[in-house]
Amino acid sequence: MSKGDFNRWQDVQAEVLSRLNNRVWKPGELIPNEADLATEFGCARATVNRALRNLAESGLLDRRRRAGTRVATHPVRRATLDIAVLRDEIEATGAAYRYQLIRQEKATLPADLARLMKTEAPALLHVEAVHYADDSAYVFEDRWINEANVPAVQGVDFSDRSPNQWLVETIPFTGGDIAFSARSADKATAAALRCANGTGVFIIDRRTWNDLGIITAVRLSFAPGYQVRTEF
Amino acid sequence: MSKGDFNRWQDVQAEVLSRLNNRVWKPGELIPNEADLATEFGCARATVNRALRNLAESGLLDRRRRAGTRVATHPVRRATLDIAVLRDEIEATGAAYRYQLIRQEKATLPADLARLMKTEAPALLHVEAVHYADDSAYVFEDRWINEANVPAVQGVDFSDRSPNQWLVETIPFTGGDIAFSARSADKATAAALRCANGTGVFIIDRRTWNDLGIITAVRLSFAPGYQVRTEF
DNA sequence: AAGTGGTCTAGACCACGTC
DNA sequence: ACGTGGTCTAGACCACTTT
Repeated sequence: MSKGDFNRWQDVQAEVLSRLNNRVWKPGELIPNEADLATEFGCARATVNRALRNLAESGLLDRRRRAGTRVATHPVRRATLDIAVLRDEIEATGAAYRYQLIRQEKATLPADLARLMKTEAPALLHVEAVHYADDSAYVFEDRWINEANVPAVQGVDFSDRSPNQWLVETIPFTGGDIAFSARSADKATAAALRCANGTGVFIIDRRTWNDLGIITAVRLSFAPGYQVRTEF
Repeated sequence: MSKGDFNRWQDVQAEVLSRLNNRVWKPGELIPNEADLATEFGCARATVNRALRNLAESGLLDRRRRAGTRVATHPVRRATLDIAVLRDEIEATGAAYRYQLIRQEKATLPADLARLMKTEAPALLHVEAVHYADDSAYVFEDRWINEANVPAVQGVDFSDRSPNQWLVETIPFTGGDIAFSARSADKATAAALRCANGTGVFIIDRRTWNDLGIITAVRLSFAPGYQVRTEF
């Protein structure tokens, strides 16, 4: 083996990254195939594969069978977010967690939620609650649960347990989606968060589903100052 | 090979996922080691490794050498976000992209940015600009560029090119961080976005660095209605 | 038809952290 | 000390897509 050999996939990744940064391989260009790179780097093709696959998952390379591997034209970086349970998130800051139910009722479907729940005339459970961190309001939770897909929810009382916690512990889910946005607090939200009417609040809209379909849709309105952070 | 063999890592992952959902392996529990699972599934250990590693990256498993693989106690789901260039993001919606510079000036360091830039008395370039989608304001950009680490920026005119685009095309970066939040629009932001004073606006604060240190810090204030979406 | 990445295998050695 | 996951290798076959 020559001096220049790379035996770990991290080394290969670092070398490739360096060539991308130094524009040795320019955006849109085809880079050599795995076999050739393996020869050049003095390692197995699987090692090159691991490195290139990793970079492709980060959004820096574009790989297609037969067409080869290209440098991504638009430098889209991919960041990962950790979606934690509220209780854990609050306790991780060192604050005490407290939960208070505002309202729990069977309800008819608000028109604007019909699309979200993707169902015609479902049996819905509507829950409003507030989560506190050290007695200051942290987030206002406005949740809809689809009883058709979660029959076990009937009769459950959410005075002591948050629906979030109950669902996570009880109902397996296969996927979901999340949307982040901002809104001016309406009267109910402002009251729950004890902030001025119209204050800009951070919103997380989240849907969760399993094989049967949508399980629940929730809007979380966070008290002013809340941030979601991540690195890339 | 028996009927129950799994020959693709996706099959192994699906089977493990099913056991997690059905609580065959409960949160906090140790699951069998890779070699045993490979025997059970009738495949190579590398195949099991690939499946388990993937699940660990999703946050469902916790793997440690010697200690083995455990089911994650807190069901933290991990979602990935695509961080695109503004121009691409706007044009992807079908709208025409337009950019307008408001202000470009050398500046002293505002106190609250001192921490962010992690530097004492840097030469800073301050740029304010608005990005439009079909002539409606999309985002207000408030950017600080560290001339110490980006000497090439001196003399560059950002009337026609956004600093974002120039930086991406010119200065390689190795990493960065992002924070999402919400604020009530101040006077300057409201004017730039042509919305009412105090409207809740979505904020992205972003820092970017390379080997030398921080390159740039930017606050993007998005017009009302903006959403960041992702699945998990 | 042919070339590329995607994946599997069987065996091996190693790094690490717990015991 | 030792068992676990982390990784590499060399070869093989396959899936896909472009030519």
